[in-house]
Amino acid sequence: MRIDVPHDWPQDEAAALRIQDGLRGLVDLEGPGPREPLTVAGLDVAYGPDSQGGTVERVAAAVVVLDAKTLVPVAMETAVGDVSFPYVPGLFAFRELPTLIAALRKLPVAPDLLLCDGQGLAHPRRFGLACHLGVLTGLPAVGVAKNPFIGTYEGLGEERGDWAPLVDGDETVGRALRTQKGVKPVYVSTGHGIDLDTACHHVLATAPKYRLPESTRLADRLCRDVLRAA
DNA sequence: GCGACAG
DNA sequence: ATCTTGTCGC
Repeated sequence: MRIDVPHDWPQDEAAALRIQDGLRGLVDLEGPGPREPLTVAGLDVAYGPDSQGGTVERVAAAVVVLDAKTLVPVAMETAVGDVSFPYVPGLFAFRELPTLIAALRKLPVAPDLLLCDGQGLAHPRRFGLACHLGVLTGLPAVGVAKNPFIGTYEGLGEERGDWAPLVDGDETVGRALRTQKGVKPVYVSTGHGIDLDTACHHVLATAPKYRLPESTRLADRLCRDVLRAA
């Protein structure tokens, strides 16, 4: 698929904040997004030991595309690179996006939906990784985080499918969604071009057996393997 | 001011 | 994220 990494990639926090400021208005919150996507892609990144005096980290990204109906892999690509941007809560995307996009652009066909490893709107400035990737690719994107970042919730049931709104101030920024009975929930938030209901529907559909979507699990294994071989 | 803080 | 063995449970 055709997509490029902006060549004005920030090198410091101030620049990164300006980028988020300029891009956050481009997020499509309308949706409803794809009701019956043909394909769903999972994206993840793995980090290796530092190099060059601890200034640069080795990183491998993977994207795994599944047939949305059968959850069978139909395509997958990887990319390796170096990360120089430091880990700063809220600016997380600036570390992973370049390599993730490098892997994504190798796909012959664009997926119908992107399931990202991280937050979407559940972000202090409402522009987490999933929003950022969605805006840059123009594809529907959902944030599926393993841990909450901002927002609180209460009264979450123990059954698969139970959920509770993630609230920050007076806004609902996402949902804590239980994908498996008695297992810690995942935190779902809209990334781009899809609404929360539809997003949670697809997350649940892609996670029939484990806590995380099958696409994410496969991407996780793949990028780790690639990093080891790199 | 202090602590918390996606991956 | 990553550093890391065994171990309890289905």
